[in-house]
Amino acid sequence: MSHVLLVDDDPDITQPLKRFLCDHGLRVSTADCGRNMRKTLENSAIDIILLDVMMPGEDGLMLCRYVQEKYNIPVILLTALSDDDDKVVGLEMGADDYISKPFNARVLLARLKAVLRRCDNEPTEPAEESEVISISFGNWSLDIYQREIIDQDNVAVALSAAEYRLLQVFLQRPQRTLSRDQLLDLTHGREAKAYDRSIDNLISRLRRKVEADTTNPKIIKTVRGGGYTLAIPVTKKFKNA
Amino acid sequence: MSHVLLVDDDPDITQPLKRFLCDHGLRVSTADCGRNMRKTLENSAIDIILLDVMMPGEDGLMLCRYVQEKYNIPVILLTALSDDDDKVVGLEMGADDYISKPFNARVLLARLKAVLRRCDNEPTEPAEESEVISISFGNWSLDIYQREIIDQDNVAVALSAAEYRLLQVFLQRPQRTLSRDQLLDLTHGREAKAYDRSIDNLISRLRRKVEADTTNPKIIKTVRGGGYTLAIPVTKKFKNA
DNA sequence: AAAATTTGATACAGTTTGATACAAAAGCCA
DNA sequence: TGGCTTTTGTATCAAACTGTATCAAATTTT
Repeated sequence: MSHVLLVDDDPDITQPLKRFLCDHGLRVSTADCGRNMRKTLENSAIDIILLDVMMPGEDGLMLCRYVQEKYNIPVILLTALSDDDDKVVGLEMGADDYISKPFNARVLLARLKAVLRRCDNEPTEPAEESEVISISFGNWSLDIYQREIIDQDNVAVALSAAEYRLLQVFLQRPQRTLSRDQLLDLTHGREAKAYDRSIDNLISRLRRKVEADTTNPKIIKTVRGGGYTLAIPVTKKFKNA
Repeated sequence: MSHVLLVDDDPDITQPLKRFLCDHGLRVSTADCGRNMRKTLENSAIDIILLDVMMPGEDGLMLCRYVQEKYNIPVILLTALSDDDDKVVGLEMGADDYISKPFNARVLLARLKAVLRRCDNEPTEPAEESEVISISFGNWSLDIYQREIIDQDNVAVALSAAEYRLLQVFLQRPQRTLSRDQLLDLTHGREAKAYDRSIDNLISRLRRKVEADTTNPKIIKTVRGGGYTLAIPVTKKFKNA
């Protein structure tokens, strides 16, 4: 049974969340400020920390770094919605994951368990990017270290940075139609200008590498007026499962 | 433009709120009870639901769970002030956020947009156990991955995006007459203009691909003055079953 | 710094879709 | 039944959308 430390000043968050996590078999402590967090860390064997980065009078990211350096306990950050800056800095500061508020409790629980499992299995390794080892789709598999795709004959095809990001976005959302706006946001983190065709171009280039017949795509389908969809199933292999 | 469904029995809440949300560029429908909520979900393309958990004679949390399981549409709960129990149970039931009454409309709008955006971009969880793979009707089966239909000789016929959406709508509502208005909303999420014949055109095009004899349709029947009906039974195949 | 590569903008051709028009079919009523 | 009205089917065309070649700007590599 893992011991979770919930750090947030807002009882409207901590109270129901504590109850929820307890109901799902976790031991939960709470702290409403950095000082109490340190106190609890001194006095209890904490396995994982859920840390709100936005607390009045506190610098959540510094707390995160402090935990990382002094205790090496995994941290999941609770960030304001899609504050990409916080996320990036947070990960650099050693956070293991982040979740945007408002969050779905089930998702939170799933991620929490994922982080715990990962850290249990690898107590001394530096934080991995994720627990996924390899991702396959159709006749391809994605090599996340080399950032290239490999076909059934072990022939590798290199992807450009943008192509790789686009493919990643699709692989994490198979079978879902993604609008050009979403794709632009997810791959480049920017908004579309008027008559922005860069996603179309990128799709065209990725198809040239991935599709057997670009005039009749089987992997990335166009949804006219909607965007694009990854049209085949994706299988992921995990480190220990 | 997102389509919001507001579920609350109290017009003193729904009326001004509807107005407010419309003024901010959202399309809003209302339902004053669970029954009408279900009806609207059947007949409209809803993007998000605002659900009052405290309606006389209703169990808001059960409605929340129902939506979650059947449609997987995001739900924001409107709860009595700081009713933590409801919040916890609500999150377990799959709600994506909750707001305490009385609420500030701007706050509500901000959270609503936050949830919409998050749900749009959240990566999907690894594949579910029993997912629908293919849907059969008559001599056809629909390949939802490739977005095409396949006849008994395994010959595939490609569908355009609009044709695919229309067919999907029918397959999810077999044996039911759907008005042109409903079809337009469900396929394109928009209202009909005067003398709008686009659904008739779309039906005509879909029939050309699906019917053996378009002068005597067996699959999509016309209901004069009423709309159209998928006139044959539908069977679904699952991944593991 | 030069060369090579990647990426975005633009242009143009090929498709899909919606609007319109008109013919055919169905309903209505004496 | 035979006209008259309403509704539906679909051909046709215009507008909107997409694929991609081409080139220039930006970026990376050498």
